[in-house]
Amino acid sequence: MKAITRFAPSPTGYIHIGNVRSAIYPYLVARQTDGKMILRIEDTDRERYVEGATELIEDTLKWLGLDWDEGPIIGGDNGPYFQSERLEIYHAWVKKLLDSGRAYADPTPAEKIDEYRRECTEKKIPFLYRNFRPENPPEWEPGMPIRFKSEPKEYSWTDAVMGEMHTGPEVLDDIILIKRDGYPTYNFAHIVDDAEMGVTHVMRGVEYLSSTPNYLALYEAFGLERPVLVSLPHILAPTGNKKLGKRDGAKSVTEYRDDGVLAEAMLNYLACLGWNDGTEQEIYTKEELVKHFSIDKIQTSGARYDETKLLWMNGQWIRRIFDEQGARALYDRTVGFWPESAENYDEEYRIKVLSIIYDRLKVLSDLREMTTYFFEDPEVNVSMIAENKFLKKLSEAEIEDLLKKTITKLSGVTEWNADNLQIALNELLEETERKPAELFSLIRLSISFAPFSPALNLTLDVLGREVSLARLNAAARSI
RNA sequence: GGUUCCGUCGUCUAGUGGUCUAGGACGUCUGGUUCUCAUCCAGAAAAUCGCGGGUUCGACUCCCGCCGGAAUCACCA
Repeated sequence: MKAITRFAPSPTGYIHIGNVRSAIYPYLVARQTDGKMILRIEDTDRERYVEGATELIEDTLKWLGLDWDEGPIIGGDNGPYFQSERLEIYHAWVKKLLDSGRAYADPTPAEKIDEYRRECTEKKIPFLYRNFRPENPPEWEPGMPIRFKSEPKEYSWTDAVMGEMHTGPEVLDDIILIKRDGYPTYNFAHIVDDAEMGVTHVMRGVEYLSSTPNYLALYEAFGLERPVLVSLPHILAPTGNKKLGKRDGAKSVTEYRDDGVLAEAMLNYLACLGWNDGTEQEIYTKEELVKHFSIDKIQTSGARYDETKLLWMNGQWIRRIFDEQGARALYDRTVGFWPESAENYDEEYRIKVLSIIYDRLKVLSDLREMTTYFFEDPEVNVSMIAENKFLKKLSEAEIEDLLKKTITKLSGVTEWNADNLQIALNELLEETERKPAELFSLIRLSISFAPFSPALNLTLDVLGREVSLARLNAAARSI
């Protein structure tokens, strides 16, 4: 069966970690069934509307590689895809309900409703608007909300994730269909849109689970077939038991992109948070996710967001891209993450640097701090040598002597490459009768003055003869 | 409060009555990879399967109760 799924966000801000999954899973289902993915913007709340939010959403989806078949930018046969442009459609649908007596215009002033609600709270009974339904509702006129006329009864349905569901009549109420301002509520608009757009799988957060009976009543009133209902458990904040939200500092998805998290890793991590195909596989490409994903393997309980694991996965992906697609492919992803001084060097050199440092990266922006000494001479910091745990027992004279011997030895390397450097380094070890920890630490520090760096011979090789020797000399002079 | 959902190592999870002395991954710790950091490799610690009853020859797996957590009860989505 070809699934037609949708992601229907409200343009109220950026997409964060806590809510992308409701875009990823529908996408996966659409692709694996050769169906369609629709992007629909639910902008019926004009007060919460945020300028530019739609672009932010599109940007996020594109970055993750979640392309849509119908929606903003590309259009489609079932548009428009902004709810604010579909007002006539909602009004036409609600008219059917008005005509059949399943909806009514509600003249009750807001203060009166508050009063009803207070009354119920005092009596400690559930507030159900249908108990206060106006007896002779007037003809509808603009400025008046329209409510559904509910018929309380029991409902049973199957949620593809949660399983068999059952509720009593007490959860059904006269929900608002059209607001006072003429815009539809989410509760009504999504039913209409899903029907018009042919959506087969409604995938959304569990918070909608308790409203489902009301949606079922609406499907029934319209004579609509129920779509497959899929409730997605929440992603929990790192601490506490609350769902992850902006208030908990949930970062936007694109913020991770700007920090140098790969889209592959992000998609992989998020897809596997609360979903597992039953095997022990951890790393999935988008294609593999499309192939292996299945709704019935989605977890029923909330999953805690763990940034550490995301970062681990990102490291895995960085290495995977380098190993499988080559240095150049990884390099293409690193644009914008290099230290400023890297601009003075050509790509070939930067790729060499990347090739020896990539397995140390957790995020691409680590490049900024980790590679500066490849692009500019480090400030000579004698105390780093003096305080090094292997070098502090050596006298200044010994250090100076070691440095001089190193300079002499390396100057004699005819063809400057990693292998020859390693040979020279090993010879130097024998000649000076020093431990690797002493000799190598000294050289490493002298050429980088960094807390850590790649293998010594590789670093020397990339730095080149001239720069390496110059730095060694500079260090020797400062002792 | 009503309604609904959820409950396996710190975290993400495998597990659908016996193969579970509960498996994998992240994290943590230890060791190895001629220096550092990381990768990689090897290993360790880590879950009385929320608790209590049943059903059964046998339950993490089925049933009931309890406890704990969450969601929802808007002219927000």
